[in-house]
Order: sequence, then C-alpha cells, then structure tokens
Amino acid sequence: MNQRRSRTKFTEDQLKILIKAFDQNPYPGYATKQRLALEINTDESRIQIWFQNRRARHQCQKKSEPDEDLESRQDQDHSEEEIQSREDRRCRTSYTSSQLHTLIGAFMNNPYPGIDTREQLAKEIGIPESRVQIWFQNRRSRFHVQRKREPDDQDSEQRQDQDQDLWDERVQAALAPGAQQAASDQRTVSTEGGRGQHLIAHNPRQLLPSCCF
DNA sequence: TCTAATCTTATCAGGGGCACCCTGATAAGCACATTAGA
Repeated sequence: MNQRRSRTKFTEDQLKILIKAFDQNPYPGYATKQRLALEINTDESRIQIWFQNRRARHQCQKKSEPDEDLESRQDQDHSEEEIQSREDRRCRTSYTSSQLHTLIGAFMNNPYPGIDTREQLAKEIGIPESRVQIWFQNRRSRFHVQRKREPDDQDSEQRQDQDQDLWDERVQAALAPGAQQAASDQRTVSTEGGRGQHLIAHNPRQLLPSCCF
C-alpha cells in the first residue's frame, strides 16, 4: 500500500533554477513559488516542500561551518526575507460547510490520510490536495492541543495504556490480509500516514462546528 | 545514501464581528525533526 506521494525527481535544469532562486531568497512568497512552479513545470506545493527541505539542510551546513560574519549576515538577510514572505502569503482558503463536512467525516475516519485519500478528497470538494494536507495538519495539531487541555477523567497512565492497546490492535487489523478499517467506531485510529503516531478521538464532536450536526 | 515527503509544534495573520476567537498558512525542527523511496 503506497500511501506516500511518489518522490519528485527534479532534473538538473530544474535544480539550477531552484537553487538560484534559493540563493536570491530562501523565503519566497506565494507569487514567487507559483512563478517557479510554472517555470519548471511542477506543482507549487512541491516548490514549497523543496524550499523547506533546502532551508533545513542550509541550517545544518551553517551550524557545521561557524563563520560568524557569514552567519550574522545570513541571519540579517533571513529576517528581511521573512518580512517579504509574510507580505506575500497565499490567500486564505475558505471552506464551505459542505466541504468541511466532508473533511471532518474523513478526519474522523482517518486523521492520517495517505496521498490517494487526500487526492480523492481534494477532487470531491474541489480544493487542491496541498490544501487538504494542510487542513489535516492543522486539525491534528488542534486535536492534540485540545487533548492536552482536557481534564483527566481517568488516570492518564491508564488511558495511555488503553490508547496504546487500541493502536496496536488497529495496526494488527490493518496489516492483516483483507482487513477492513472499522470506520464507524467513535474511537478511531488509522495508520495510513505510516509514521506511527496515534490519535484517538474520544469525543470527535468536540472539534466539530455546530454546522456539521 | 540522498533527499522528497511527512510529521508535530509554535506562530503569524485573515476574517467575522467589535475584544477576541477560530482557523488557514508558514516556519522550524538544536545530543542538528523522522520516514522512506529511488
């Protein structure tokens, strides 16, 4: 089950263009990323990921080459570029109640959808897949925050053990030949994302707007 | 082995409705995020 997006292989020419753009500004705004996407004939979301990874590698290199002058200059550059980037953000996507209903339903079924599911959802609600991915990221994040804020209605250690047991059970079920995901359970877990984190909706309604009921 | 893809967490910022709150977008990741495909 290949649930990850297949790896993008950039050509040498594409990389030249990307690296040149990175050297000019490691924090390009949305318009720049779109222009680059057009120029090298790829999706804007792939450009965004490439810049994120490039910045991460760049930071590592910077740490391993402690040149104070270079470092301070680059830090200064970054702060200016960050401001530029913030002026050029992508416009907020606003979802209709119908679109949200679909997304929330999918989230309750599986908070870690793979590329196929995300693309299917994107097609269904007419939103780019990259926005669906971001929606799930934000949703999971706020779910985790909410879980932390919840008052303990039982011993937390006991609850963690129960969560782990349920997680293991679902992983076993998912790996079993011909296994079907039990999606109707109120306590829902899935491994489709494949990273091993688990997230259990004790009460999924807590995260849902009233318009969904 | 390299690096695209993905994850969590924190924060910025738009928009609804008038002081915040919700939530989409973005950045960082520090015993230098982790995972996994080519």
